[in-house]
Amino acid sequence: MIEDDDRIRLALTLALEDEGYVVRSAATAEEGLLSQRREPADTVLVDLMLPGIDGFQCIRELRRTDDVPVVVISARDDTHDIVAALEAGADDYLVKPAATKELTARLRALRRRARPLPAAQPAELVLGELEVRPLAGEVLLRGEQLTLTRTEFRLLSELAEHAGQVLSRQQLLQRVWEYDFGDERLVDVHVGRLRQKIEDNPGSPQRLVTVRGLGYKMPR
Amino acid sequence: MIEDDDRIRLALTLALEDEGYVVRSAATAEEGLLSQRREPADTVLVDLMLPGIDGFQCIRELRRTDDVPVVVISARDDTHDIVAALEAGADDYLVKPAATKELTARLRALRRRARPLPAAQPAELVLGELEVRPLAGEVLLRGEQLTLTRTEFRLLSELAEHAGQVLSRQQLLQRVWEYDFGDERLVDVHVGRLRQKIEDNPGSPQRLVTVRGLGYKMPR
DNA sequence: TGGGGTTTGTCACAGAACTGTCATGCGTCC
DNA sequence: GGACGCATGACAGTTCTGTGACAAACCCCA
Repeated sequence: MIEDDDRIRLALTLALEDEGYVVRSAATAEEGLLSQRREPADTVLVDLMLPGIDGFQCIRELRRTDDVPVVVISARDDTHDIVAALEAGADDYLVKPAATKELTARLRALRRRARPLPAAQPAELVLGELEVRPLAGEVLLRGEQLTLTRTEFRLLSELAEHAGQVLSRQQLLQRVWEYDFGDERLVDVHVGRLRQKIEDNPGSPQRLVTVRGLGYKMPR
Repeated sequence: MIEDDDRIRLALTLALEDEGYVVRSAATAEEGLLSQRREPADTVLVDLMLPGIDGFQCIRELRRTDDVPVVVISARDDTHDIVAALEAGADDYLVKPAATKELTARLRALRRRARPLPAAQPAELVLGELEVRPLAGEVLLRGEQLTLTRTEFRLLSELAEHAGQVLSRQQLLQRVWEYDFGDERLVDVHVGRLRQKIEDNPGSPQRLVTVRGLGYKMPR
């Protein structure tokens, strides 16, 4: 739980512990993010109005590396806030004061959907002369570090993670851009840019190949 | 959407269609369940107070066979109802009148969590010297990769998946081309092209044989 | 707060690849 | 022999891809 108001934190903690939950709490986003990185909880509750990094930012930060279910608990019931929080990556949004019963019911509902542990992302993916380190955020080609933009990096990670498997432009749009629809040309363009950086001869790609009519893949 | 109030159904439908959703609606749980069974939607909205089978029961019924995300939209904001709906298997609960923006944001959040359809696709089909890998989008003949077009690939996959079984031109048109009618010669042409690639001697096909009067098959 | 450089997404376009149709020809079956 | 089913080469229209240009959004720094 990330919540700066001591009284609310205490009250919620007690209520949840009563229900059998084990709660760990932090008063700031920084503290919470650190804690989650060190010892991942299986659900995160977060307030929106926090000192320093606010709740929205906190969620986005969390989402960059973590697929943990996130529930916002906020005093504000403004539609705009709700939408923004959900867009930032939250899974649910409750308005304070929230009934404990409702909170725990929503937590249970969410946990039903939670993906069975994201198969511990490997620290390093090696594809021939190319090494991708998702956690470190770096890519090495023949041991030399490449400078990729964030989009390129995510695209590469996604493809590398499914090496040997064709990913359609739609799948890539969804996983890399989180678009549910959109212009597939966008993928082409970024693939093109990525090739400039990871291919020895971008004209005839070896590492990131087109599977005509289906999508792209990196040969295993 | 399962909602008995005509006006609300219409209003919600319009609002959602405005956002790009395709909406199908039913006025009763029975109707809705049937519709979902016949042609599964990827998300279900359901009201709680319905004539006949009520919303709770409807959700439980749905859940027996379907993992589709379910969002309750109800006029009652009683904690007890919320908890009961979530326990019944709902994923989210909104109180009417709900802001369209919030609804769509919650739908998006939910869809992020929705499990991808259990793609019961075999990773590899082996037919003698021929290997078909649907996921990788590749076909190997004696270990060597072939370059097939998408149509050829789909045609081969379909035939390989039903190896030993004759598929009529009509069946192939339906499954590969998704045509419900059409010139059967089309199949011949593509079979011919495919043979050029997978047969050692396309003149007397061994792997993809004609069954005169019936169709084509790949011997098991 | 205001540049200046990056990164992103959109568009238009050209070349390559693919598709569906047709006409022709061959073999088979009755 | 004729009817029929099938194979195949040619071809024109369509689709798919890669790319350069460009503007909007973003980021960093003074």
